[in-house]
Amino acid sequence: MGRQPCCDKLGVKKGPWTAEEDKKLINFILTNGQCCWRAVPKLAGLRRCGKSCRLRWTNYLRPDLKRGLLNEAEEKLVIDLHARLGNRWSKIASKLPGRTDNEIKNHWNTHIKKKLFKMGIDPLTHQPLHNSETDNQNSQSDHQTPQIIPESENQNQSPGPNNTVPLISLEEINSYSPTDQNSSSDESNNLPDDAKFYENDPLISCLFKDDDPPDLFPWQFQPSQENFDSFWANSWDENCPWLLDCQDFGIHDFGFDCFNDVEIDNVLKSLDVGNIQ
DNA sequence: AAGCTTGCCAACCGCCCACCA
DNA sequence: ATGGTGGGCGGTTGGCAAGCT
Repeated sequence: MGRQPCCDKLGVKKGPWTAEEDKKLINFILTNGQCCWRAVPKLAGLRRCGKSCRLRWTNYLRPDLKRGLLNEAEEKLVIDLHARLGNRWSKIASKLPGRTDNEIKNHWNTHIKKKLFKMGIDPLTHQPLHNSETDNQNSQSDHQTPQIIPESENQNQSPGPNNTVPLISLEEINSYSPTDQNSSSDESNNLPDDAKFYENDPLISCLFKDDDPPDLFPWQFQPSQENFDSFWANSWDENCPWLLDCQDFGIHDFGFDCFNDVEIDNVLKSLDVGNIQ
């Protein structure tokens, strides 16, 4: 039996969201929080599918989203993570605060892919294009040259002398030593197999442990006043008096956790909403 | 100026998985 | 154990804008 559609197709609007719809959705989320997306359209007075509401919120309306193109550091990180994780965009996005999986996926397809091609790197394998072609022709060969294979294509394969060697970053491609994976620690024994596999890599291991990224990350998400101002300014032509409604409930419940009190105060001041709490 | 092509990205679609009764 | 449901994910599409001829 097929799965039921997430909503009644009849009478459900599709296509670009209007400012009015955005306003309704944000107002609802800020008032009620994120709950039962299927019920959201009805309760918010929207003729939209619940799924559509969720996507609109997570990909566009969330106040903690960054705007604009990925910067160089973010791009580099995406490439590095993609080399290890493959097309697991949500996992990649989870390590880039303020970025969505959709945004990263789009950026990958429109910008990074081309860049890598120009650099002579196969975006699928992260190997030099020439080598990739050769590998495709000789896929049965059991060479032991370090390969960068998206993890999604490498699932259920445990590392070992008779198997594929671990995924590595572009930077590490020349210095990789398969023997590195043999070391272990007490902590690593509690990790899933995949995590143990990557235990020597602080970046990848933090993904498995759901930790915050280590300090080696070049970026630290500190939303600037400018970014946050532009979010509100670009979302609607006018200031948003309805935002006042949100002062009566926990602002930290609605995705503002990344801002400290001073920053929130600054934002509200910039919106001429001075007397908040 | 008009028509065509290309690039970008918001939004949709369908599948998958976790959770719950 | 099973089936229904909600939410998440990745792939794809469609519309718009900019650039080109």
